[in-house]
Amino acid sequence: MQMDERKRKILRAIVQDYIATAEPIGSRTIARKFDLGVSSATIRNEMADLEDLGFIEQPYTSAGRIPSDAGYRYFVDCLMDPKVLNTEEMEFIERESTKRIHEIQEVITHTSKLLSELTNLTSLVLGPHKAKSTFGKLHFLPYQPGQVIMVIVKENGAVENHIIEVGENQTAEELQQVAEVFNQKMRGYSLNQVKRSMLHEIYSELSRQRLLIDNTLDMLRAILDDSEEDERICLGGTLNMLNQPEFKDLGKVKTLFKVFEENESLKKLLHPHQEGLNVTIGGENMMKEFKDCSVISATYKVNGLTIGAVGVLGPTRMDYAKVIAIVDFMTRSLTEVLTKRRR
Amino acid sequence: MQMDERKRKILRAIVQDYIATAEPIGSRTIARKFDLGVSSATIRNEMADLEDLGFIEQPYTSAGRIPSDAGYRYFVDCLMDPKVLNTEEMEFIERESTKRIHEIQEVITHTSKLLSELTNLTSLVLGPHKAKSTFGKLHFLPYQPGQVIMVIVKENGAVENHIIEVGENQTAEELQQVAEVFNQKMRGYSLNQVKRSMLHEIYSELSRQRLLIDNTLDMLRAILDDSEEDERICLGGTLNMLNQPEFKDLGKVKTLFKVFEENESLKKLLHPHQEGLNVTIGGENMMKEFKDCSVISATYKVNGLTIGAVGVLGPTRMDYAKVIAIVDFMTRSLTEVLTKRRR
DNA sequence: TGTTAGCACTCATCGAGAGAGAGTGCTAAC
DNA sequence: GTTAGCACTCTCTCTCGATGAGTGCTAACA
Repeated sequence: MQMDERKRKILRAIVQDYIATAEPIGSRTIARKFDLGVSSATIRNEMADLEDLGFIEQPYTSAGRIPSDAGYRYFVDCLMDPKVLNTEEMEFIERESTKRIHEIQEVITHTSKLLSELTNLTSLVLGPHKAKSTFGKLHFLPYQPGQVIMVIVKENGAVENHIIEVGENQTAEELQQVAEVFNQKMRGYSLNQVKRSMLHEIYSELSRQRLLIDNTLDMLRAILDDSEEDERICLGGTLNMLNQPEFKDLGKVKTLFKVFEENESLKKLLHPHQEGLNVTIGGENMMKEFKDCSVISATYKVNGLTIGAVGVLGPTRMDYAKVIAIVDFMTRSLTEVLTKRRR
Repeated sequence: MQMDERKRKILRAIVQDYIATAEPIGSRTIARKFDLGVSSATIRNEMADLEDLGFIEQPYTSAGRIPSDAGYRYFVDCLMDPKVLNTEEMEFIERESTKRIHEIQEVITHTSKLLSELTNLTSLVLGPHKAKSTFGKLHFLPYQPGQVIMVIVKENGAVENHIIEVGENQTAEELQQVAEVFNQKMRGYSLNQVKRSMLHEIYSELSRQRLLIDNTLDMLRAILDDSEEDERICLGGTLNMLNQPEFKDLGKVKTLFKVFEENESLKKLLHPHQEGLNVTIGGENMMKEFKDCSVISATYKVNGLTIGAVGVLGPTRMDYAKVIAIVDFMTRSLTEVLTKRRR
């Protein structure tokens, strides 16, 4: 059996109606609502075919039909009219995106909020992974007796500061000297790239500063290691899920929110390593908790380098055209903003 | 009508049973479960009295009774056997508390997690308020052409860094000079205390550095203003609420989580300005969303100064004795850890 | 051969009604 | 003052039938 034009029209009608109403739809209703020029009986026959093809299914005998995962997939790939945001919407997003761009964390949170508000779904934003960040420059600043502020500039431009312990009698000159050696030897390296020989050199050049070096290295290690763990997903609009009729069951809500809470696993949903826009429908998802959900995700870049991803999570029954348009435009806008910012 | 010993016993039985089962309890059940030496009929009479006194109520005619807010209050104030944690529990908390004490934020999050796990309820932790932090010291560090890193040490010891724009041709000496003036004039002041005259002085001493000063002041303002907003409540175990039978209604869950999301208002629940331990029962709470909830909160100190608060939020029907013991011990332990840490 | 009307059948949902169960309040006896 | 007994109330649960949306099949039609 093959898909013909009429089957496609009917499938599109079913998907669109179900997305809008969340109710199973029957042949008579289709005939009434959509002007296909054929009777309900004909539609009925076609629907039986569509069910055989696996594109629609019945929740129970003699209920209407709803799209299956495969049906949504076919819809997204072949039937959907791709939506383009109107200028008003685009301007709104651009205006909002450029609002708070000082702190990278702010950009993340704000993007997340924006996404969830625009889609009425749950947004996921994965911040730039710092994993690849390498050592740039190191400064020491006086703090308190026996303690100094260590300011680390990474090569990607991020700046962090931490307080470390030093000997009470450490002079400013000595600190300066240590910083300089680090800056000379380590620029451009990540900590795990630092070779034994290099450490050896540092130690031998600064034989008397063993304590300071050890503390510094400890802290550097913590900072550059943290990065991986720090790659946290920012969630927005989790409450929107509660408004979806598919989550009027408390049990589902519970499992859903449990996954939200330990958000490490959510990264998997975003395909951060698969460049461009991605649509994952229902069971295509690896996590069984989300077998009734779809994810629209896309990666964003800074200076041509893919560094993070954003996504929208919603019930399988979501307005794919709209959400895809939003996520797509959002990542473009984000890429632009971040690239401009860092120059 | 007066409370006598028998009435007290019966009220205690009602509260304890309801806390354990979440079911209204009737006179016969009390007679059976608790050995009060009187028949159900007698208990029935006493219960009628207790209802007149406002300590218990009926959800509907001929259901069992449940404690009213006043009933819980009387229970907490007069009837409850105060619980003391056993050494095992105390040791567990102390061990956990001293685990992660490097970053203040870590302490907060960890405390919150610990509290919610111990109580199976929702925890609220209010971090040390930075509101009173005043300007301590300022450093400039080279970053990129036209940009410098500004490191601000506040008087409470917190260190922050930000990147600001400067003229391309700004020399290190000039920056140094500006920093010195700021450090001389502003140490110990919060930004809103900075008087016009002081600004005037700064400007006149550094007449040629107007752009740099403006940018610096802008950033300082942002940082010291942020502090108030930054005083965010850390929530833990929000999901535990879903396990409470009183929240099996999705509507309630929705309003509850909505409040959780914009967590600004939650501060009110904690009474951070009222030193010591606090029990707020049901309608005693100012927020109508929490009229069926109770909050056990307590403040913690550093070096004898009250700087934050922790609390546990749960349904009115909670195990007050246990939760009070935990919150109390937790704040003591937190106070100890933080005081030790700062020395 | 594809389309349509008609009809019997299925199944969820809703509301009414009956029965069970828990608990009360009142009365009268102890 | 305490207790036993009893009528009464109210919720909860289960069942049952009616309703209605929708299907699949068959036979007639173009």
